[in-house]
Amino acid sequence: MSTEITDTSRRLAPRLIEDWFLANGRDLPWRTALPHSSGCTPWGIMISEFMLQQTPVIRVLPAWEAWMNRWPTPADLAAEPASEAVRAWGRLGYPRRAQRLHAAAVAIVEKHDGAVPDTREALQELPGVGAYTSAAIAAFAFGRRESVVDTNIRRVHARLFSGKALPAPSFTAAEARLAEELLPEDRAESVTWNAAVMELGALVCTARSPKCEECPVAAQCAWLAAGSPEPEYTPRGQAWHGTDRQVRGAILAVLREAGTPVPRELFLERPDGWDGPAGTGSPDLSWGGSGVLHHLDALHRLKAPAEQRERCLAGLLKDGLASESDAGLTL
DNA sequence: AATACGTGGTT
DNA sequence: TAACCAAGTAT
Repeated sequence: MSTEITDTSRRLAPRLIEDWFLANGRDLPWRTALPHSSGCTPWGIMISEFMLQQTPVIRVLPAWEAWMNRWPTPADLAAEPASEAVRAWGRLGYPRRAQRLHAAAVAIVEKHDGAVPDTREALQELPGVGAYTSAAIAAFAFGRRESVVDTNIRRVHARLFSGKALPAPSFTAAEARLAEELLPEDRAESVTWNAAVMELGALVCTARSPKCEECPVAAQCAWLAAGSPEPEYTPRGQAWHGTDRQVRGAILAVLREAGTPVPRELFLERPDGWDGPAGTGSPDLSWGGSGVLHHLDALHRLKAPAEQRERCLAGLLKDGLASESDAGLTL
C-alpha cells in the first residue's frame, strides 16, 4: 500500500471520527468527554475503569451506580472491609478487581490524602492500575494528554492505518509509537480523540462483525481498501469448562450469597442423599437462604475432581478472596 | 512471554 | 450449541 493513502487517512480521520463521536457517542454517566455530559468525579471515573477491565459497558452500568451511591469517595470504600467490596462486585467477574479497587482506595487515603492522584505515574503505583487504566484516568478524569490504548483502540488502529483485521496478540512497540503519533497535540482534543476512537471500536469497528456501512472513516480504512483480509492468526480461545476458573467462580457464587460461614465440607462433596436445591436430604442451610443452596448445587453439578476443589479453595484463600474459620468459609 | 483470572451476551 | 469476546493486570 502506498504511504500516500496512509497520510491522507491520518489527516482526515481525526475530524471524521470526532464528529461521529460527538453525534453518536453514548452519554455514559462516567463520561466527561462529551459536551452534554453531566460530569463525574475522578473517583467515579476510576471505579468505571476498574469495572470496565474485561467487562462490557452494559453490565457495568447498574453496578457502577450502586457503588457510587454506597461509596462516593475513596475514603468511604477504604473504611469498609475488602469483603464488602467483593460482595458488592456481584457478578461482574474477576473479583480480584474489587479487591484491588479496595486496596487502591486504602492507598489513596494513606498516601494521597484521600484524593485520586492526577498523574499517570502516581496512578500506576496503585493496585490494579496498569498501563491502560493509569492513562485512562489521567486523560478522562484530569484532562491530561496521554496515549490511551485499549483493545478497541488497538483494533481501530490495526484496521484503519495498518490494514490488518486484528492487532497483534500482544501490544507492540510499533503500536505504541503509532498511537503516540496519532494523538493530537492539543490537550482537550487528545482527550476527545482517545474517547472517540475507543467508542468507534466499541460500537462500529467491532471485533467480529464490524458495521463498516456505519463507519465514518470507511473511505479511509486501509483494511477495507485491502479487501478486508482475514486475520493473520486465529486468536486462542479462553478455556472455561472444567477449568479452575469455573470452579472458583462456582465457589465464589456460594460465598457471595452466604451471610454466615459455609462449612468447608459442603464445597468438597455433595451431602449424602442431597439431590438439589429443593430436593431430598437438603442440608441445613436455612441460615444462608435458597440462593446458597442453588449455587452449592451448581458447584456440585460441575463434578470437579476432589483435588481440583481443594486446589481452588486453597487458591481463593491464598488470594484473600475467601477466609476460613472453624465455622467455615466466608468472603 | 505466556498464563491465570469470572461472567454473560453475541454469533 | 460452542466459541468468541469484552475500556486489563499481575506474575
